[in-house]
Order: sequence, then C-alpha cells, then structure tokens
Amino acid sequence: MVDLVQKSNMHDIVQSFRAVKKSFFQLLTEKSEHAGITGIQFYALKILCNEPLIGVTELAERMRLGNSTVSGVVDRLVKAELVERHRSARDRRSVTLSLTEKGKEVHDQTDVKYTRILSKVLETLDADAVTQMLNTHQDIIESLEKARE
Amino acid sequence: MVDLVQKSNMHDIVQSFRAVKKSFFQLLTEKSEHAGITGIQFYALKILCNEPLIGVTELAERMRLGNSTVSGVVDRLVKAELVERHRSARDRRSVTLSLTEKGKEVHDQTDVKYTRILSKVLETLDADAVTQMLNTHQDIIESLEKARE
DNA sequence: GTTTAATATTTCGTATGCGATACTTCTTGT
DNA sequence: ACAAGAAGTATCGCATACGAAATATTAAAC
Repeated sequence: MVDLVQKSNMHDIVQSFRAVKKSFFQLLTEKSEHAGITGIQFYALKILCNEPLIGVTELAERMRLGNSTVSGVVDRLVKAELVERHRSARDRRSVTLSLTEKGKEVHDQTDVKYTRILSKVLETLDADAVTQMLNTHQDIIESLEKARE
Repeated sequence: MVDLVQKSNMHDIVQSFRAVKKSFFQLLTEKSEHAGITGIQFYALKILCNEPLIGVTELAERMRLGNSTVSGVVDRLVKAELVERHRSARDRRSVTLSLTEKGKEVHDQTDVKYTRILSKVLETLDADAVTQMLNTHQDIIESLEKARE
C-alpha cells in the first residue's frame, strides 16, 4: 500500500497543504479587509478577545509565530488604536495586551463574517473524513519530526 | 455527523493546515540552507530544472505565487549566479529562465537530501489514508470557493 | 497606420516571518 | 548583597508575499 505514495505524488501532497492553507488564509484576509485590517491582525484580535491580558510571548505561542513577528503585528494594531499595551506593575519586563472598544467592535464584526463562511464550509464535510484527516495530519507532523532527528 | 465539526473544532482544522504546511516548509528550508539558499529559492530551482526555458509568469503559476514575488526570488537567484535571464528574440517582452552549471549542482545536491527525508516520511503513512486526505483537501477547497461566491 | 488593448516583467509600498541581537527587569546561586 | 543567568520585549536585517502602478513590447482595432 506504500506503493501509491510515490515520488511523483510526494510534492503533490506538499502542494495540497500549501493550497488549502492558502485558501483559508485568503478567506481570513478577505473578511478582515472590510474592517481595514489584515488577516493576521484579525487573528491576533481574536486571541486577545478570548484571552485578555496576555503578553506578547503568550500571544506568539497561540499564533504559532515568533516574538519578533508578533511584536510588529501588535505595533500596527496599537497604531490603529485597536489594542493597548500596558506595562505590568508586578513584572515590569512584561506587557499586558488588551482590546480597545474600537478593537472589540472590529473583532466582533469581522468574526461574524469569518465564522459564518467557515462553518458553512465545514458543514458540507463528512465528519469522519475530517477526523481521519486530522489524524493523518498529526501522523505527518510526527513522522517529519522523527525523520529530521 | 455534522455535529462533530463544531465551532470549537473549526479553528483547530485551520491550525492543523498551518502546522503541517509549516513543518514541510521547515524541512525545505533546512535542507536548502546547506547550499546557502532559501526554501523558496530551491523550489524555484526545482521547477526550472524540470521545465527549462519557462518565463517568470509560468514559473509563478507553478509556484502558486504572484509575479512580483517570483520576480524578486529570481533576482536573488541571478545574483547568486544560479539562474540566468535571457530576453527572448521573438517576443522581447518575455524572459526565459535557465539554470547555470552552479545552479544545477546546487539543485541536485539539495534535491537528494530533501527527497530522501520526504520519501522516508511518506513511507510511514497509510496510502489509503493519504488518498482520502487529499480528497478531503480538495473538498475543502471547492467548498471554500463556493462559500465565497 | 496610428491609436488602443493586451501581454510580460519589474518596481514600489506594506505586511508578514524568522533569527540574531540588544535592553530591561526579575531570579537564582553563593 | 551581588554577579550570573534567565525571561519578556523590542529592534534590525533579510527574504518572502501581495496588489497596484510603471515600463516595455506586441497584437488588435478601426
């Protein structure tokens, strides 16, 4: 059964992940543009909405991005007056991030549109197929980690 | 059966694609770094190796990227003396891209390492699961396109 | 045959994305 | 208490990534 996964298919599999990831990201971007923000910026708002008062490091972990990247994203959100930075009194190294009123509004409006489309898409899918797909994804990640030692 | 794909899972699915895509990309990057190039640059070499003399537009289509992005990638490959640009005689608007000797060497050396790891990973997977996964990916892309009208 | 439209590529501005570095502020070992 | 290191964040340089505009050339329209 291994035979079916041949060299010619290998790159198609990689491409498939690139393609789906891109499609999701385009949806995120499209729905965010209505509010004048980018997809990543909305994604940051989304996490800050669910977990208020976290810092940059924790936000970066949730977004699976590096600190330096998220620091820049927060910069632009602060400039757009959607997020505020506050120095913590107890640990003056750390910063606590919070949404402004405007930030909450932008998030809520965008989230409705984004979630509506996303749930519409996932409704059309077979749940068992999705579950198995996610398992295969996990297998791929683990196998990749192992192969890279 | 739709019930299993709930709101709480929706973002996990999106995240799963981000995670796998990232893992593949890190492998590509890691193997390319040995040759002093980036993952995307190697990917461009790979396509140019299989399809010589194509132009920037065609290369961009193969890479599923925009023209302007690929133009920059080619810039850096030319600067590294791995690729050459030639103005076509018949249509002087277009450019034909070709690998230099050095470019061929870099590609071949990198490709061996990359393909070895990738095939090792895919050997561990069940072929049926992979096939079904790819089908589900396709369903997701089509459903997403439809949902966005 | 000249204006217009289409094609191929590059350039520009902005936003990720990452690793390395720097800076400040805790924390820990002694 | 104090030097050493760890932790949290910001900054810098580079390389994607994209859309819009600019450029150059060819094809089409009339």
